[in-house]
Amino acid sequence: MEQLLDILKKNRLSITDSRKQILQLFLKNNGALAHADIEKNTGEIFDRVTVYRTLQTFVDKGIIHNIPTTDNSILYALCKENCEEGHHHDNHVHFICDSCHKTICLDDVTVPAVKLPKGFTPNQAEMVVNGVCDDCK
Amino acid sequence: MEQLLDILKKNRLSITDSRKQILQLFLKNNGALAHADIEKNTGEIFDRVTVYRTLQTFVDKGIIHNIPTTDNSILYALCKENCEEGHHHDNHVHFICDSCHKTICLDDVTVPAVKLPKGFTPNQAEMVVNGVCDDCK
DNA sequence: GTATTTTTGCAATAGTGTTGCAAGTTTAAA
DNA sequence: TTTAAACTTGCAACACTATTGCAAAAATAC
Repeated sequence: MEQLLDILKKNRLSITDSRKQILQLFLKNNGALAHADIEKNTGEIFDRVTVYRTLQTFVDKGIIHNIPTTDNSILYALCKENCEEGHHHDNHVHFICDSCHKTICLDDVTVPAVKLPKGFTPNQAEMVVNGVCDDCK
Repeated sequence: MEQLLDILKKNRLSITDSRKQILQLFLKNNGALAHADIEKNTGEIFDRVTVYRTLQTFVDKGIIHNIPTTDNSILYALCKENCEEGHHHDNHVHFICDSCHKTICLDDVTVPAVKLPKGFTPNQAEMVVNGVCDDCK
């Protein structure tokens, strides 16, 4: 709860119920959350629109980041310390379990550098690995 | 045109106008195409639904694969030779240009292996790199 | 405690993807 | 080459997802 208020204050955001609850969802849950997950957990309390706007605010502030997926959905996960407003430093690998379908941030596994063809300048790299997670093995 | 019919025949698909035209779009275009791109190029000829179904058919057959994105859209790109029905072998890196927003398949750059934490078994890995492409440098 | 700023919920709207079915096209077989 | 069977398409309707404007409500600042 301390941590929660800290994050909101550090980012100069008003303390509101929706922000507290949605942020808490992320803090409790190590994995990534889809919009649908968040709505399922808060949908009866907050309006859908509020959920959208809250998530967008968090992304803008660098509190959460989104994870690319192959189906057309967006997954959100907490950023680590060094993200700041308008600039994400999200260079860890994401793991999607084929069995339980959870997405996990592998914070300790950094995205390796790759050698690009001549003329290409990299800026940021995302990596998503599929497979079987620790819980489902 | 030869190539086009070859691909369709090899996959035991009926030769229809929509399949020919949409497949040709991919053959002409080295990069990836969003659903919207495809509809823009064929939308006045074919129904939206036909485009959806054609793309789905191509994915099922292993003719195209989809590329994960951070916004909630799907990008499609041609598979290389070794894809087959129901099973994709898509292990090259994708590059999204921050300037022209095109997505390019870097067929020669393979996704590097990463060491996962204990208990995690990898199956497939996707990698998307952002930056400036050869044309925009 | 009050004024200002920000956030929320509602309603309306726009965009995206899916399904069933009849009509049309392609394929295969006579 | 003609015909029957199989498959594909377009339309309409629907379901789901996301966005916007605005008034009411809440949070912050004074």
